[in-house]
Amino acid sequence: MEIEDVSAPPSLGRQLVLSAAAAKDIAARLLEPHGLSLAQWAVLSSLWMNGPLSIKAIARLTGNAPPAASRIVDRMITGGLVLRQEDTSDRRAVVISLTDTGEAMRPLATLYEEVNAILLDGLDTEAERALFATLERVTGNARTWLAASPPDRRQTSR
Amino acid sequence: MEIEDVSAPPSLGRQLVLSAAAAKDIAARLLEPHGLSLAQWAVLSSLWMNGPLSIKAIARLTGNAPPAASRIVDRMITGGLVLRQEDTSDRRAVVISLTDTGEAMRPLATLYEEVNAILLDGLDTEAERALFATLERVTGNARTWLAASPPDRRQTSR
DNA sequence: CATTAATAGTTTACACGGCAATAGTTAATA
DNA sequence: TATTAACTATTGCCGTGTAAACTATTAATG
Repeated sequence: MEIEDVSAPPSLGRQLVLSAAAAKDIAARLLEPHGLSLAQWAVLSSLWMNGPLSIKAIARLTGNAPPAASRIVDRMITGGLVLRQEDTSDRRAVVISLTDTGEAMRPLATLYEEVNAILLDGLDTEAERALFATLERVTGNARTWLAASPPDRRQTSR
Repeated sequence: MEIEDVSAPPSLGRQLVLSAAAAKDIAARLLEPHGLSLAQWAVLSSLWMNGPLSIKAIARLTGNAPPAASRIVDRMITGGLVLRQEDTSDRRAVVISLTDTGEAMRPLATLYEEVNAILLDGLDTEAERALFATLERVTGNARTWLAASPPDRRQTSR
């Protein structure tokens, strides 16, 4: 997506969204030959690092809400990457585990290192460190503010 | 969306996606009382700053592909925010312009400044400057790499 | 122990992103 | 000028995200 900033505001949010989109594009490009989407890779990554997981755990680790995780897992079952089994100790829950096909893709677990290298090309160690630290600060600021300004539930008084 | 990094890789891409999501969440929270989505705000912002625009121009300014822009505009027409008219000089094109309702929301044009202030809280001027510069470098790196590694079109030979 | 509350997962409805294909119009060219 | 190419916008199909409603199960409480 080419974007010429003819008349758009100098917004940090915009810059963050552009940078994040660029990172996603790189990951998607690297995953394309393997027939994986980034969302699917994130689920596989969670399973590679943690073993079999519930939908709730997958949702938490991938940063999605449970409905999204549930559907992504659906497609991965269709694609033969994972299995869905009952949790014998809690019949509400399910256990998602890797198939041999999903396990065989484990070498892709270090994908993020390739993406890092591409994004950070030409930056010195100090700039890298500062970038991570500042991004964490920014994310923390956002979370603090969001927690202090709860969504308008249309019941200010009651 | 709460995310606990129990066992997830230290990925810049991940951190960028989290930061961008946090910025989007803040903007969405601020827009909620006005019944606007962030995508709709971006279209309005383009129109506030540039006057009536074609779909192609809106797509370029908001960073979307034309089909997405076209559908967002559809919803905004339904919502009474903008109008779609024929372009008399080029009958392929359309001209999207603000209704009075859309124009009346112009005070929201500086929304990004509020978001900036929240995200950058506690950061000194130098850290801010470094953040913007580094993010631009990162985005540039990504674009360079993407241009040099064209998508697999499944026709290496022919 | 019976009722109530909380939890796990899914389904539905919707917003929003991509690409591919299409119709209609304009520009380029043989 | 007739044909071909390029361009604008839209539609279709799909993947992904949210919130809300729902089912089934488990935990908490009277």
